[in-house]
Amino acid sequence: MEALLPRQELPRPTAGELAILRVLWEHGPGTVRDVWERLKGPRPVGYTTVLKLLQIMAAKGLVARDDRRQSHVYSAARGEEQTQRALVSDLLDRAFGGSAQKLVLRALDSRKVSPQELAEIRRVLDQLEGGVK
Amino acid sequence: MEALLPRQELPRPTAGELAILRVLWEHGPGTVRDVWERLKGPRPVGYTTVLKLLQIMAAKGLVARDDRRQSHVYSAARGEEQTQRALVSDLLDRAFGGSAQKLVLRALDSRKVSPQELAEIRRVLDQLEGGVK
DNA sequence: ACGCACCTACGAAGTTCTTCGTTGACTGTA
DNA sequence: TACAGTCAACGAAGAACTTCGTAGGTGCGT
Repeated sequence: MEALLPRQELPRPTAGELAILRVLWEHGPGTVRDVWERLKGPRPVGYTTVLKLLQIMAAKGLVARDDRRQSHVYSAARGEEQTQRALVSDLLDRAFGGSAQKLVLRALDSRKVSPQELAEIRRVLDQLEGGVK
Repeated sequence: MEALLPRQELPRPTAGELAILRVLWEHGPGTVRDVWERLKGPRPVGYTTVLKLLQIMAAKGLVARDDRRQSHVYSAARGEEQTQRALVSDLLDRAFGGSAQKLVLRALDSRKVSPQELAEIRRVLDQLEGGVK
């Protein structure tokens, strides 16, 4: 008996790791302190908590570490886009039977989307239909 | 009087729970054995694993249980649509900064979407723009 | 040299998730 | 009644995740 869950080849970030990645994507590489200070959200978190997470993420390959200085500098190993695609793909398989259409429909009626954003989505649809032929 | 407190949202299903919910959504209510046999396909899992998961899900309120017979019958407490919306909403907050547009774009370029599906998405866009007006 | 501030490393506690073995109760049949 | 099959309940192991305390190192100002 193996598993109920599909096994992933590449590690996917957990919720906590994702929070850190978002900081790195938005502000670029930084030290533990940089990340920690920007993580001050609704729930404050300990400095060593962030440090530990970054160490784990480095071990997993989610972030790269430059330790030439005493204060190590961390940077996201994969871009925001690539990670988001992996997460969407994961959710597609787990909850939508692989149907991107269903997921899009759920996304569109689960949040308000501005007319500008709708127009942007239309442009993408046009590209897909036109370009792929 | 705690009755006036806002009702707590049902917990989001985990990956394993989701696999079971998908069976219940697709085939309707069933016993542990029913679910277990339908999960056997890709990756075999122990009978008591499914039982335990269903017991946990019943405790969480994710499924309802009819125990009038010896073989209890389980059914999904929330519909597929509602659950999918909650999951999409969760992913939106965790990885997309709440931007449904970004998520849609990632979904569209992470999977192949047929022209028929694209057309369906267009229809939804039309409805949204018309309704919001 | 001393002390302070800051840094990493280590480990451990607590929680959740996944998995399954074992046990005892119930059911139908010979 | 005895037996074989089926079932729910329970506990527990192990993995993964989250959190943080403590220890020890490094560098700077006095």
